[in-house]
Amino acid sequence: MEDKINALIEKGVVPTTQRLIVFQYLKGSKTHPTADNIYNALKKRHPIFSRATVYNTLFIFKEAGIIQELTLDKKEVHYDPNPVPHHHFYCKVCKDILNIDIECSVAKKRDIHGHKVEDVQSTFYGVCKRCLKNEQ
Amino acid sequence: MEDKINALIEKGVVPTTQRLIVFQYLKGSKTHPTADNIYNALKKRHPIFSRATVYNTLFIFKEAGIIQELTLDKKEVHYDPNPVPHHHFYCKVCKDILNIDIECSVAKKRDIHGHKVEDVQSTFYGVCKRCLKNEQ
DNA sequence: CTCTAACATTAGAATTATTCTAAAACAATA
DNA sequence: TATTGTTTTAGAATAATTCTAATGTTAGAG
Repeated sequence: MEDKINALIEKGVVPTTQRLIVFQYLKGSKTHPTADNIYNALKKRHPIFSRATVYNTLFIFKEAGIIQELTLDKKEVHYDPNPVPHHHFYCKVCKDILNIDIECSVAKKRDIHGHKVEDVQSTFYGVCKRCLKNEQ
Repeated sequence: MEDKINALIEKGVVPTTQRLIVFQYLKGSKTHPTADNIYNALKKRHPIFSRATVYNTLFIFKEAGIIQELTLDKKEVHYDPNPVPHHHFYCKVCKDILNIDIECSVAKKRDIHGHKVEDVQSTFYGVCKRCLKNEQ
């Protein structure tokens, strides 16, 4: 727990109880949850937990560079516990979001035609391997 | 007008009056309008025009490959009159969406780690050239 | 330790982009 | 012209997110 508190402090985030719970949940997650996913998961264990706090916390974490916001789904925002930009694959069938590890020099640029790049999002949309197999 | 009608027919879209109006608006646009932008622009000239029709039409056009849906803004969906995937730059300051013409082999892939790719969206977020200049 | 000011959390209301609904209008064809 | 399927419409419904104002918590100064 001590290490989590320090992780938040190092990023300039006041380590409140709620923020630590959200932080722990995110870092233990291998998926790309939505605010609602997080709210519902935490609500079970901690009945007094507000939606607004989840949204506020995610905003704070994103600003601090602790997590990454993914706007690849037009319905809702997803969050990636890994703040380092990387490619994603969004399956239209099962709605799963997969991390794609691929070398890409374009995505590393910090300057494009004179515009200052701060973030990058690269998403492939289609049908994932597993759903392709099930379709047959 | 005849050529626009044919363009829709060729893509398998029934060329109704409303669809032609939306098509004309989009193809004459150099920006990346939202459904609401389109609705408001058309409403002025054609008072009897429903929001639902704009949404339906954009959906039909997207499915037909006439336009491209951009989910790069968490607030609302933008539409690109150009259906060919290309990179975009989203300015956090002026909220402008710019087309980025850059060679990228990764974005051309139709198969990633066994997943079937149908669409790609690559977006850079930051501050555009113009806003950088104004900031000084 | 205690006070205080700044900050964080809460429940629920408000907002707003998008989708749904059911009726009316229209198009195409026989 | 009648029929059938498709499209459009206005407005209601939905749902993700943000706002609000009251309450609770934190951390640093004294």
